[in-house]
Amino acid sequence: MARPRTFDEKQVLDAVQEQFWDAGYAATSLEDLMRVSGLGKGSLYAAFGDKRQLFFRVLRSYTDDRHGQLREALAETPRALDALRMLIEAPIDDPTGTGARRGCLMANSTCELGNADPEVLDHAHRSYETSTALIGDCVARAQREGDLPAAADPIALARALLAAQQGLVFMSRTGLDTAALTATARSLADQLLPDRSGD
Amino acid sequence: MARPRTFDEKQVLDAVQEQFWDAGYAATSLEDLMRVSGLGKGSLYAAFGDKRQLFFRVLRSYTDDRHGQLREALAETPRALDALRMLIEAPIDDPTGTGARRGCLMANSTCELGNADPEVLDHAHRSYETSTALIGDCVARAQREGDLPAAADPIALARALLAAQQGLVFMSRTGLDTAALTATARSLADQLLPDRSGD
DNA sequence: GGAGTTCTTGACTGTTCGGTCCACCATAAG
DNA sequence: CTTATGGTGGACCGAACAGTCAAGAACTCC
Repeated sequence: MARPRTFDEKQVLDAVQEQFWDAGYAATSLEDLMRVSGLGKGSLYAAFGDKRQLFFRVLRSYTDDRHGQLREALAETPRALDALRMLIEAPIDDPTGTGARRGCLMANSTCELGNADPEVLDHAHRSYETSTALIGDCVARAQREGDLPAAADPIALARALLAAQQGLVFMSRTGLDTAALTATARSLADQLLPDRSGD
Repeated sequence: MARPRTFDEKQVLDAVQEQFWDAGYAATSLEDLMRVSGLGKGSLYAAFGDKRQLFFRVLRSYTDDRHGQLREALAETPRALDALRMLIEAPIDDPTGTGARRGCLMANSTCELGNADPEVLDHAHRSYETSTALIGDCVARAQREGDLPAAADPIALARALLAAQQGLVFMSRTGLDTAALTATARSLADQLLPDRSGD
């Protein structure tokens, strides 16, 4: 019927996400977006709307992906407590530290735009509530499995774990060396979650 | 000898800091800076250099102030453990949550500019190392006072506390309600620091 | 009061920004 | 082949940007 698109939407969104992630929203110009996507201005606008709409689309797909990964990781791990430890100790598995060094796109966006843009704040809030619920479910499972004291409130512990994880990612952003980061992650995991070394 | 300045440098820096804190670096225009400071462009440039220099000046004074406050709080509290709890539970004393809602200027700046500007990252790194050292001293004092196990590494615990505190401030930024924030802070403090209720 | 010095103000500049628009192109259906 | 449909890419626009500069104002010293 008509001329087909010459680009793959997902590839473009991925490239744009990398750009926003590296440079932030304000520091990313339309020229940057054209460069990383290989598209002209007209195509970008026709396909994704203006810069802000494109940004939100990327942000939504990012949080959806992360929640999916989190859901999967929490569900697949045989013992729930291990999944929770993994959540905190994730930086340990990344010896170069490059993964966490640029932080979390959602967190970066919240810091950059949160005060000025209520919609970003709202999205962040809902995103973290979703994460809290996912982690809370996992905490409840760990309680059923006898690895965590049954008396504790799963949501409260989930929030504490999420705060600790965000704090760690942030420390990594500032350039904390991998050894110190690993030690800090272990320290937090040991204190927030019971030791399993005796098992 | 010459015409005296009609503005107070400290007042101007305070106003400019508020602006950068609220809107971030990129979203603050020179016009904004002129408005909040009451100065013309020429005066701003003559007194503080360009936008970037002014920003760094504000950032440095912010971290200096914060380190001073931290040093004071940690030194003045009779029992070191109480100072450490205060560090984590600070959001509880701010019932409206407005204080933490806009986060920490240093953290916001790191998130916004960290990937693109090594100088910001470097400043953030040094700033958090200073905080870690201050908190570490306080942990050591708490150990001498018998409130914390002497075996633990003070710096490791200091980093864990700092990460937890940054995580809490960040959760507050996303709009977490005060009750949940308070509960999370209590939960973290209880797990990272021993309970003193039996004293 | 005059000279010298610093501060203040706002007009000005060149650049870059996000966004629009349109002429052209590639495809599929008839 | 013709025509309709949607995609493409770059020229173009007004606005906003950071930064410069010169003319005048306020002050001290002589």
